[in-house]
Amino acid sequence: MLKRTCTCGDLRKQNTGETGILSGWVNTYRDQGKGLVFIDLRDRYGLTQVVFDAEDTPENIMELGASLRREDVVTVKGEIRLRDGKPNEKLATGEIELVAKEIEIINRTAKLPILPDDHDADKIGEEHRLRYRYIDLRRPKMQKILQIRHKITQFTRNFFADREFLEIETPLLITPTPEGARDFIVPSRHQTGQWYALPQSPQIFKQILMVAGCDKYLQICKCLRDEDPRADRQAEFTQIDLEMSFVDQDDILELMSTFAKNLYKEVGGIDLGDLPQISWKDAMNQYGSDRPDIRFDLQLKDITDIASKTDFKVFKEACDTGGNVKAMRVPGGAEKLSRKKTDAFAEVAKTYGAGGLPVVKYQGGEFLTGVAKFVEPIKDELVEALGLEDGDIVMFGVGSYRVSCIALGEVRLAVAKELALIPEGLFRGLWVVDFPMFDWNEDAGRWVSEHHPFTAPLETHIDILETDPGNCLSSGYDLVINGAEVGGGSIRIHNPEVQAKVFGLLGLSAEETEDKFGFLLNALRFGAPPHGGVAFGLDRLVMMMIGTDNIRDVIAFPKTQTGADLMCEAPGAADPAQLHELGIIMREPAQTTNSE
RNA sequence: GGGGCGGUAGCUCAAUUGGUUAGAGUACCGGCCUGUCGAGCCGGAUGUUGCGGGUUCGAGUCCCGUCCGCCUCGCCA
Repeated sequence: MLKRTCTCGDLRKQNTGETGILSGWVNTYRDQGKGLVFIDLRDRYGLTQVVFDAEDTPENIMELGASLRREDVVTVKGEIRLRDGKPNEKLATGEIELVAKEIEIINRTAKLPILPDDHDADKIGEEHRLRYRYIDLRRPKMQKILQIRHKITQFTRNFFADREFLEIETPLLITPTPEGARDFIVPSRHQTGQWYALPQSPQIFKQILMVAGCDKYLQICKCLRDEDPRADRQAEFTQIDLEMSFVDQDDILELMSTFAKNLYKEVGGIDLGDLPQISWKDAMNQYGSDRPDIRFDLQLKDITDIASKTDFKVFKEACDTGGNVKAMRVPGGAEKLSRKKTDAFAEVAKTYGAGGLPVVKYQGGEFLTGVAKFVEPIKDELVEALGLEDGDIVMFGVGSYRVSCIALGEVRLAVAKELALIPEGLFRGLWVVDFPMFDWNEDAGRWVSEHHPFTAPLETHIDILETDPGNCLSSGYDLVINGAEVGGGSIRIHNPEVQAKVFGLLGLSAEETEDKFGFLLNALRFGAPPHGGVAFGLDRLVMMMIGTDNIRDVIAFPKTQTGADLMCEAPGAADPAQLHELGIIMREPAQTTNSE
């Protein structure tokens, strides 16, 4: 077999006269007639024009050259020369061409289901791209994404290795635990009827590595959560996971801020600027979100006190039931936002649990349209509180505390999009800190962790952990960039008694706690150092750097909404003998799903 | 579990109120063409309209069910 001497991205004018051997895929062919055929040969590194020219190419090679079609795989040996025609300025190799002297046709392609051409591949249905991922990934655009992803992991390893972090692998087959996302479970063959779980994250293991004296741990690891996917979420995803001993929250935020800023700068050429801190409470109050997008200025204000003075039924009901009324002033919105548009925003609010979206316009010193007559009595106070100016529109978020914030917060994002308030190419991030320890879950009738059960309460809040869990704040923190959570972590509980108390508050009995988390509590009893850490979502980082909203774009072999891998057709049926060996009996006969 | 959108040639799409033999571009096949580069020109082949049922003289089009894909609420400690 002919061995290539360079890649399709290498050759330049100064290589003229040399002999070169190139291997790759036929990107396109341009057959000019019997005596002249052009091939653009593609590999990961670029495109090089190969010419079959009757004056310089042997006759049998001419014939083979003319038979080439898109995506055939070939190796061509020839002479590098300047192009006879005009150079192609679109190509790095555009000044030269390889005159074919020898060719080895390694593989011809079957009829192609998709073409790996950036020009029109973006229009191809994603289903086809996923089914024939090996062709889709040949596209320069997809190769670039794989490369950026590699650069990020490479940067990460270097950054933390330089700072004494050890890369340590943790197991994939672990024990199922209550709390958190739904586990993927794996049957045990040796212990029939027992199950492994795939890790939602290496959380407990990395804490135990701290107890084991590893001091600084890093892993770029797969996490698996059997929950429904979204455009930016996949059951199987990758985290940059780390943990440190003898540190406090400031140490971690400082280190990770440096990491994030350097990463964006070096890999993406992006200036993140400063990463300020905001409390969870302020984030909710001002932005209606625990992951505020601060690239634009619209802010929410709590006007519950003022709203309670009206007779407006919607406001009154919220106020009387301990809920809240939030208001958002949209400068100039009176003209720009038609009834049709505000109705669309109302749908957004409803999606997030609000009953609707009361609006009022402020024009010529008067409240107009919408709920104008209801808020007329509090006009002066509203104008004052919101700093209303002529031509503004005000929108109200009404409901329980979280609903009033989140519904209006989502409207805030929709308004920003509608009015194009988000500057192109701008990156702004911040740390959200001081999360609540718990959130009361109505359905379950118990507290659930806002972060996870291993998150330590703020030192100053340890006193109220049990007496007032609803107001107890944790040492959890999230890094939010452009309104997306890119990472989060916390200082962990390193005291077994505190950890047991938290499990108790979460409604776990002492028995259950011992059964499910005994090994962690045990580890904490044997000299656990104070420790904390963070996990960054690798997929999200890549998404931001390349500017996509679709997580499947940044994963080589992603899954669909129903967790299928269309290429290898996972999940699939198991052999009955396998199931027997595992002691598994199907309740119903397996259904044939892929019945196209 | 709920809501929404979609599925027609290998691919991207079209097809009037239900009405003749379901079309176009591209890829593919054949022919022409010696400087192209999204090559060009001429010709050709290509369909279980996702699948199943129903209504109708007649269904790509209407109805029911189902499968697949996408977006989303719940969910994602």
